[in-house]
Amino acid sequence: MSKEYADKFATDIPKTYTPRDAEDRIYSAWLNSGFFAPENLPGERKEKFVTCIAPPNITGELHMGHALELTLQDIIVRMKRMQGHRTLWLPGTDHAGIAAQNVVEKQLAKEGTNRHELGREKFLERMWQWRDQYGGAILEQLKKLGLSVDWTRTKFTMDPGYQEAVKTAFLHYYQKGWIYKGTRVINWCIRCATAVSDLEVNYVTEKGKLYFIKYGQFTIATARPETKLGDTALAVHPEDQRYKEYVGKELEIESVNNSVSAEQPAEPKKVKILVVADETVDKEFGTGIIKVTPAHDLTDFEISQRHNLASIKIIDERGRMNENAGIRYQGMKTAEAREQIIKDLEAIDLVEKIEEYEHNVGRCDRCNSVIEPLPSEQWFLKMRELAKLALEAVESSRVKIHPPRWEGPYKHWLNNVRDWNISRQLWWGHKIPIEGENDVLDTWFSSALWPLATLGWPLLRQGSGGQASKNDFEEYYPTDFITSDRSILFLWQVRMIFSGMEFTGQSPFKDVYVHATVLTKDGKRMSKSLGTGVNPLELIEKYGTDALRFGLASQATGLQDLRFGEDLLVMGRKFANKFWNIARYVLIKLPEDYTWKIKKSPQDLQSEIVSKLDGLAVNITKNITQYEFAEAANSLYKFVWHEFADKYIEESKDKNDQETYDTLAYLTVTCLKLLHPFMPFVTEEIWSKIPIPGKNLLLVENWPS
RNA sequence: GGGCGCGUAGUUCAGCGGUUAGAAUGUCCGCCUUACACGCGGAAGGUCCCUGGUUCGAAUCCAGGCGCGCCCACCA
Repeated sequence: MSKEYADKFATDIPKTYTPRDAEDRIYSAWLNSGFFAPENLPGERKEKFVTCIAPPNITGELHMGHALELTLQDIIVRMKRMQGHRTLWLPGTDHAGIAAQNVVEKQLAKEGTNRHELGREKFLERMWQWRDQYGGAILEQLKKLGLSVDWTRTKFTMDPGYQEAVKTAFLHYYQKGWIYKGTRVINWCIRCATAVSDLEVNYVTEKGKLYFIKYGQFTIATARPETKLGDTALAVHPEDQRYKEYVGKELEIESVNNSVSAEQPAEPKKVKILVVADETVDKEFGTGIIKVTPAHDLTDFEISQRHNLASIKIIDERGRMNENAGIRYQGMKTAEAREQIIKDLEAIDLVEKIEEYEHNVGRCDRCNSVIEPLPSEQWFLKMRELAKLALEAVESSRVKIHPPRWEGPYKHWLNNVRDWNISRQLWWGHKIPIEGENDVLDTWFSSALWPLATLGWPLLRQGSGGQASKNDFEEYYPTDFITSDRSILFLWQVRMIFSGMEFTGQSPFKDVYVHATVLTKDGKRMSKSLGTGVNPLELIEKYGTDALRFGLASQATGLQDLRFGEDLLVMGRKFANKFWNIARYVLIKLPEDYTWKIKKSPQDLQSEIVSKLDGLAVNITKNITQYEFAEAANSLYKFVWHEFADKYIEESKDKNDQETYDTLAYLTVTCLKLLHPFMPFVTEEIWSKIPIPGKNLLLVENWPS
C-alpha cells in the first residue's frame, strides 16, 4: 500500500471505535430510513416475520432483564429482515393497573390528599397526565439498546382501540356464560385495597409462632389464633383412627367470651363445633386435627364448600377485626388481636404451649404488604374450556415452547388452574363493561390480548386505535414468536395462547422462547430494592451498546441463568474494537481504485478461509433460528479474531494480488453482515465507510446464507 | 410435599463416550512489530462436587449422596 494512502485512512478512521459518537447518529439514520416499518422495506418481500415486544409497565425502568430479552429479540428480527422477510416488531407499554395507580397515589399522599377525596374522574385525569408525562420514559430507554422496532405502531394497553378489544373479549366470554360473579375467598391486599391473583402473591418464609390451643379434649396447632373467632368446624383426616369416632359429631368446647370488652378480664364461654373428615388434613402435622376458618383461609374455604359449612367473616378489607369478632376484638389489627386472644386464652388456661415456627406468609407482589385471604364478591372467568384450548395448542404443536422443558410446568399449571379472578378494586384500568360496575379488570386480562389487540383485532372500525388498522391484523396475525422471562409464563403467555385460540382459532405465535434470567455474579437475583441491580444505561455509557449486546448474547445459552459480570462487556468492547480495526486494515490495504462488491463471493475465491466462513454463516443462521445465541456469538468471535485477523490478515500483509484483495473484501463484508444482529452500531458505522457503490444501510443488506 | 436447572481453570462459561479438557476475563513475563496497547507474543493456573455402577475407555451415560438456585403446592 502506498504511504500516502495509509496516512489518509489513518487520519480518517480513528484507531479506536467510540460508541458514543456513533450510536445516536446511526439510530437516527435507521429511523429516518423508515425500515423498521415493514411496508417501507426495500425489495420484494413475500414472507412476513412478526413479533411483539413484551410490553414493559409504564412505571418501569430499564433493567438487565430487558437488555437481555430485547437484545435476543432484536438479533432474530435483524437477521430475518436481512434474510428478506417483511419484518414487524411491534412495541408498546402496559398500563400496569396496581403499579401505576400506586405511583400516583403516592404523589397524592405527598400533596396531603387521596384518590377518594379527588373522586374517580379527577383521579383518572391525574393518571393520564402522569402517563403522558412519564409513561413513555421506558420506551426512550429501550431505544438505547438499538432495537429495530416499528415505533410508528407503538401501542398502549389502554388505547381506544385496545379498549374495544378488551370489551369485545369480555362480552364474548360473558355471552358464553364463562364469566360469573361470585363470593369466594380471594387474596386481598390490605394496602392496595384490591383483590390480587394467586400468581401475584409471593410466599415468604418468616419466623412466627405455632400456638397449641385446647379445643375441648383436643389440642389444635395454629399460626393464626385470632382466626379462631371465625372457626366453624374442626377437621381430621378420614383415615385417622384417633379421631374417627368424633367425625360428624358436634362437640361442646370452651372458648373465650368475645362479647366482653378488652378492658375486662377474659372469661370462658361454651361453644359448639362440628368435626368433619377431609382428605386435605395432614395426619402428621401438629396434632392431626385442624380448625376450619372458611372465611380467612383458601384451604379452609374449600373444605367448607365440600362439607357445607358456614363462613364467618371476622376480618375486614382494612385488615382489622370486624363486628363478628365481638366487641372484645373489634377494630384491632390482626396482629393486635392475635396478641390479645393469646393473652385471653392463657388467662383461662386454654393455651397448651407455644413453639417457635417458620412458615410461609403471603405478601403482595406489588407492595409487599401481607395478603389477607377473605371472602369477597368478584368476577371470575371460567378456565375449564380455555385451559383445554391452551393445552391443545401445545399438544398439537401449534405453539412450541423453548426450551421444551417448560412444557411440563405449562401443562401442570393448566391442569390445576382455578377460575380466574378478573376483577380488581382499582380505578386505573379497563372498566368492567357491565352497567353499574365500578371495578376494573385485572391488568393481565388486557395483556392476554396483546398480539391480537395491537394488530387491530377485533376489526371493529378502522382507525379506532391509533395507527392499528384492519389490514395489520389481516396481514400480520398470527405472529411468529414471543419471548419473555419465565416468571410470566403463566401470567402472560398461557393467557395469550388461549385468547388467541378462542378468538381466532390460532395460536397468536408459533414459538414461545423462555430466556434466561440475569443474575448477579454470585448467583443472586438482581433487584433494585436489594441494591443488587445493575443499570444497563450506565453500562452502555461506559462500554457501548454493542459491547453490552454482544456480552449478553455470548452468555445466552438458553439453558442456564446468566451470571452477569462486567468482564463480559470488556470482552464485547474489545471485540467491537477489534473488528473496527480489521476493517480499518482492509480499507488501508486495498488499492484506492478497488471495486467492492456486496452480492456474493467471486467464483474464483476457493480458499479455505472463504469456505470456512460460508460454512460458518450457515451455522450462525441455524443457531439464531434455534435460539442458540451464545453458540452463534462465540463462533463468530472465534472466526473473526483467530481466523480472519490472526491468520489471514497476518498472511496478507506481504501479499498484493487480486485474490488477496477480493478475499479481504469478501471476509469483511460477510463478517459485517453476520455480526450486524449482535453489534448493529459498530457494523453499520463501518459499513458506512466502505466505498461500495449503490449500497443501502447494512440494516437491510442481504444476509449471507 | 412434588418438579426443574446447575455444580469443569481465581471468575463467568463451552465441551456431554475416545488422542496431552477448551474460550473469555483475570494474573505473571516480554514487546508502542507500519489495523488494533480495547493490541501482539508467551507463561502459570483444573482430585472436571463426592461415592458407586455401565464400558476396552466417563467431565461426558446410570444410581445414590452433598451443595447452590428456581418453579409449583391447600404445611394449618
